Amino acid sequence: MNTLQCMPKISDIILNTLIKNHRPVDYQSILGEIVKETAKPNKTTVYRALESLEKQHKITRANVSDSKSFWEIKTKNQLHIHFICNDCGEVECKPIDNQMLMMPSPEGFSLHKMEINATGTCANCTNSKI
Amino acid sequence: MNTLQCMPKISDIILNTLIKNHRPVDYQSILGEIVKETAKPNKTTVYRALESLEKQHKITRANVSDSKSFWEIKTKNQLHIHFICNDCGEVECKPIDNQMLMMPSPEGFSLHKMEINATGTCANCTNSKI
DNA sequence: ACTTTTTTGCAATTCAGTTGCATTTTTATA
DNA sequence: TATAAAAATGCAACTGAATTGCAAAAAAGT
Repeated sequence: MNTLQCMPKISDIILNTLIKNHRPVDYQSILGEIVKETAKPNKTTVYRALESLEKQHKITRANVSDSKSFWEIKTKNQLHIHFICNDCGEVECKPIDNQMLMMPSPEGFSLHKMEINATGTCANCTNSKI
Repeated sequence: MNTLQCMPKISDIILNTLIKNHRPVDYQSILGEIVKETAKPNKTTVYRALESLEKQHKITRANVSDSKSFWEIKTKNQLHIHFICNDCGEVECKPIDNQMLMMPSPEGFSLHKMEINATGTCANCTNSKI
């Protein structure tokens, strides 16, 4: 339409954020990244962008918390563990052998996704308690 | 106090329910079991009983759903996968090799719990779509 | 230009779960 | 067994993430 550089669409900002982080990110952090680059959108808009990206199979919701959602970039065939700190809430990922996906599913169950969540206390929080 | 048989406490009913099911159970199902055996308690009471059992390390919350909590009996050293049907919401468990727990955690991370959630479509729902 | 479609915003709503506080029940003890 | 202390329960109000309905604005199509 015009030759001016376009503002990045919020979907792009979300994708870039999740790619950069390569770990589950919560709503507030995603919003923070968007605000850095463009005008603060309504939360409905953000949630709709997340919903749309999920439907395109570009991102997934991660159930790393009881109380709120996180999203992460969908990595092809790379299974990983989420290490979630109960104290500070930080989430770290570690890739694991895809053999896990070979685990037998129940008869007739067609597997779409596997998520592994490990909870505990991270190094930082352990140290700061001493 | 008296010789009449005592009503089972709701904590006991919850525990029995979770043992019987040996899979994650949601609030409504737990409440259903309680109502079968005693007067319908206030939801606060139920949630408090769940909280208390969790603090006693007898049960755990399972993050098998985005939108609500499930609870399951805490099995000692028996790692398992939750197979969650996206269509009907049913959750089925399959035990797996505890070797998984040997996976290296990030440096300094002290592991408390590991949960594995597989989502997809169960046999029943696949068949009923045909 | 103007119609149609898509995107956005806003306010109200939903729903699971929690909190504060008053009341009842249970337990301990004098 | 009377009374005080502690624990369990109920109720209503609240919280906070996420969703919905609808109107307004922006973008795309013809």
